[in-house]
Amino acid sequence: MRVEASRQPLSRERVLAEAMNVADDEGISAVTMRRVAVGLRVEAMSLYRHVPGKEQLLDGLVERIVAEVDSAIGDRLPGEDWCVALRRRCLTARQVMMRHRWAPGLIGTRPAIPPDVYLYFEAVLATLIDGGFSYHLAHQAIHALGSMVLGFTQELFSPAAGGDNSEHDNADAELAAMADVLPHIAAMVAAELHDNQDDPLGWCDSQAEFEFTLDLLLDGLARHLDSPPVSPARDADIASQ
Amino acid sequence: MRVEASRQPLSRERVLAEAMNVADDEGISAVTMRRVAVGLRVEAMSLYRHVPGKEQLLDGLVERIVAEVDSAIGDRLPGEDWCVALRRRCLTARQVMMRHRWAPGLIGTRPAIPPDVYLYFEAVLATLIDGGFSYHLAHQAIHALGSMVLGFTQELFSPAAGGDNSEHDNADAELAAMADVLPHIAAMVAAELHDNQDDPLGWCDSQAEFEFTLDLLLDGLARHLDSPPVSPARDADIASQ
DNA sequence: GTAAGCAAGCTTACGATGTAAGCATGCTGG
DNA sequence: CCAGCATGCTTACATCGTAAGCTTGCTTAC
Repeated sequence: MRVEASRQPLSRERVLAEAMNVADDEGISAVTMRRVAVGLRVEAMSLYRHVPGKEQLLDGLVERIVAEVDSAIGDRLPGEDWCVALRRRCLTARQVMMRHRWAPGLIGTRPAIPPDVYLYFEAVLATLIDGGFSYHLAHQAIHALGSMVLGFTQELFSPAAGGDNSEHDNADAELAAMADVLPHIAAMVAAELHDNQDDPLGWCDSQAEFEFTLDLLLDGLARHLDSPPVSPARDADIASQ
Repeated sequence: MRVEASRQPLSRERVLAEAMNVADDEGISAVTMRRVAVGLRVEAMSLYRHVPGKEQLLDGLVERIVAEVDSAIGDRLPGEDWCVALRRRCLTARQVMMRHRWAPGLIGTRPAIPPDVYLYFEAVLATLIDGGFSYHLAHQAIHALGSMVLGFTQELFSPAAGGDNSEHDNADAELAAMADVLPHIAAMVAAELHDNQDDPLGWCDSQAEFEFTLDLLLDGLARHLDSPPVSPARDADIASQ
C-alpha cells in the first residue's frame, strides 16, 4: 500500500465522527471548531472545506443520531402491532440517547428541525396510519409521543419553539419540498388543513395537542390510582445489542 | 422626591428583569452580559456586582419563570381534585411558557436543577400524595408529567442529563440540604430508597420511569383507537388572566 | 517533462463573548 | 472632615466562530 501521505484525507464524515467523539467524551459544549480540529490533527479552518459552519456541523450530529436510532431499530417485524412497534422504537431511541447524553438537548434546541427528523417522524406516522389511526388521531399521537421517540420537547411543525428568531415560515416550505418522500406527513397535513380551514389557529393547534397529551397522562394516572397493580405488563423486550 | 442621582441603583432584580426583557424580545441567545448591560445603561462588568456570573444569571431567569408560574396558578381551590389541580397547573405553566418561548429550552439545558424547581415539584408531589397516590406511583407520575408541568424533558434527579460533565453527585447533596422545605420529596426519596435498597440501579431507575410513561401513552392511544370520540371532555377551564 | 489548474489544508486576523483585575467616584458614619 | 466602602467603570485577556487570502502538492493537457 501507499504511504498514505501521512494521513487519510479529511471528509465530512470524519469531521462529524470526531465531533461525536468530542461530544461523547467532553460534552456538547466542548464541540468547538478548534477542538474538533485538533482531534483530527488539523487546523480549525480546514474543517470549513467539508462543513459549511458550526450550525451545519451540529445539524450533522443530529443527522447521525437519527441514523443511529434508525439502524438500531432494524426492520419492522412482519405482523408487528403498531403498539409493539412504537414501543420498540421508543426504547431503542432511548438506548441511543443514553449513549449520547448530549443528544436530546441538542435536538431540542436546534433552531430548525433537520430534514432527517422529518423522515424519522414519517416512519412513526406510517406505523400509526398502518395501525388504523386516523390522520387526526395520529397527529395527536405524534405530539403525545414527541419526547419519547426522540427525547425532545420542541414543538413539532409551526411554532419553532426553542430557537431565537421565528423562522418557522420556511419550515413549512421545506416540508412542502420534501412532500414526495414524506407521503404520510403530506397527507396528514392535507387532511388536517381540510378539517380546520376555518380555524384561526391554523391546522396545528398546539394547545389542543397539549391538552390531548395532558389528558392522556392524567387519565392513565387516574386509572393506576384506582387499580394499583393491574398494570399492562407488556412483553416486548428490547433486543440487547 | 429626590433627583434620584440620574438613575435608580442597579440590583439583582433589575438585572434579571432586563435579562427577561432581552430574552423575550430578541431570544435567549441575545442575553449577553453586554447586551443586558446596555439595556440598563450600564457597563457589562457592573452586572457582576449583583450577579456572580452568566450561569447564575440564567439560573435567575429560571427562578423567575418558576415564580411566574407559581403566582399565575394562585391558591388551590378547597375541594379541588388532584386531577383538576394538576391540569390547571399544567395549563398555567404552558401559558407562561408561551409568554417566554425561550424558557423550556433554557430550563431543559440548565446543567443543574435550580433549587426553585425542586420547590415547584414539591408542590406537584404534594398534590399527588394528597390525592391518594403512593410515593411510588407519585414518583412515576412526576416523571410522566415532567415535560407538561414545566415544559422540559430533562431527567429529574440523578441522571444530570442535558449538561456537560456529570455533576449530579452534588444534586443529591443539595436535595438533602433542602429536605426541611421539601418534606414530600424527602419522604418519597426515603420510601423509594427503602423499597429498592438492593436495586443496583439506585432508587431512581429512569428506565422504569420511561417505560411507565411510555405505556401510559400507548395505552391511552390504544383506548382512543378503540373508542374514537368517547374521550374525556373535561371541564376545568383555565382562568383567563 | 512541464506548466496550468485546482483541491485541501494553513495562516492571519477580526469581532463577539465571559470575566479577572484594578481604578474612580461619591456616600456615610465616626 | 475624612476614612472606608459600595458601586459602577476601564482595561485586558482567553476563547469562540469565521472571513480572506496563502501555500503546497497532485493531476492533467500538451
